[in-house]
Amino acid sequence: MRSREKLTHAMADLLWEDGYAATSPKRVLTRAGVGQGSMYHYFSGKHELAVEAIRELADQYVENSSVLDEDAPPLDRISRYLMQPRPGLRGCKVGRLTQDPQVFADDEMIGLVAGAFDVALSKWTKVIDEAIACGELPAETNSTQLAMTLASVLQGGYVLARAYRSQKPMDEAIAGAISLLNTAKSQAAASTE
Amino acid sequence: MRSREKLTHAMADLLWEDGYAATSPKRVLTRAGVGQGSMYHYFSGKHELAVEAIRELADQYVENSSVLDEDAPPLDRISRYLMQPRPGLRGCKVGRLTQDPQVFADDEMIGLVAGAFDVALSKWTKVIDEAIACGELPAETNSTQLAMTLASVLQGGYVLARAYRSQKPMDEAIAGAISLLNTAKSQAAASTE
DNA sequence: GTCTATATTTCGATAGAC
DNA sequence: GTCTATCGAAATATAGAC
Repeated sequence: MRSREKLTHAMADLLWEDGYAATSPKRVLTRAGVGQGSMYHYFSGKHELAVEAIRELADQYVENSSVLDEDAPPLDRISRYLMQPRPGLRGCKVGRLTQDPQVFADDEMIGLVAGAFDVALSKWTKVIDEAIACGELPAETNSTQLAMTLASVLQGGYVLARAYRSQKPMDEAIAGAISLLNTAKSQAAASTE
Repeated sequence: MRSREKLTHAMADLLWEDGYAATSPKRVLTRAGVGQGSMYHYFSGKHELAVEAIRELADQYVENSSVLDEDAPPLDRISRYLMQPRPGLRGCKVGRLTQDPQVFADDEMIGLVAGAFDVALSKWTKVIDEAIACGELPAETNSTQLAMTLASVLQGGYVLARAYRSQKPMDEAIAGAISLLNTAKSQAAASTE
């Protein structure tokens, strides 16, 4: 691996774990296993390196949402995506960054985060619209709102998991959301009879 | 106001805004308008001051959940609590702290956060159980799970609001959750007919 | 390209005057 | 109790050798 890549990977890791403020250039260098000169050769400083690292995290996040595009009944895809294994205690690679004060204050960095959510939310909206079209969800369903709700359950699940230092609250939150969706499903089925 | 209080208020403010790592004792002193000696007179250092400040934030959070205890139909209380005005861009006073690496790593600080959520979640569970008892929600509803789900929608709403630097995604997420609850309500009504 | 040495500033804490 | 002066360590960045 090239020094440049080692640096962005190390920075991405540390951003996810420790946040921007607590991640010093020195720690990045140590973890990457390169000298100080390499970093200032490729990047103008901590900020530029962080931007590159966030780009990497955002790309990974988008890749993970591909389940929503698969070829299966819409509600199945939704459940499957909701139930994907998630590291509740570490937090969402992208969502965590929104709560990082330095990231939030920086137009470029928060822009990358918003861009990642944009991609995922448009997939959510699409699959919900498909569920409505094939009668798996009530016709009155507002797909934009429901997409936000489901994305929020995941993001909020991470918050509760970290508060309790346990995966369980997050799993329960997700199970509760799936129950609500199933209730909506039977409602939709009843109204088409 | 006493110096001690000025210090804890300033620290609470800065913790909420900028997080633990980025909040230096000097900034706290400046904002509180006291000298350096005062801080080390009352507190052993930054950590002890932060613990005291988090205690303050946790108390404020718990106070805000009192709507759930009021005297009104359970689902009304739930909707009202969900629709309470919230500063999406600033984030939740308590939830934000779970994503702060230094807070998360500290037993005492994260314990205070978990304690605040405990109080709120038990209120959520109670009001949901009451809704089930009076037929406003289906009998099969798992109140623990639904409590986690609703708390997650709020916490996740803050995440989306900050990602987009807009209150709107949070409001939509909450509206979507209320729609799901209303669907469940009509389901419950139908099954008792 | 990659390294080490070093400069400058800020951090967190202590000392000691009043 | 509250203040200012100051310390030692770490953060961020630059200089310059190889």
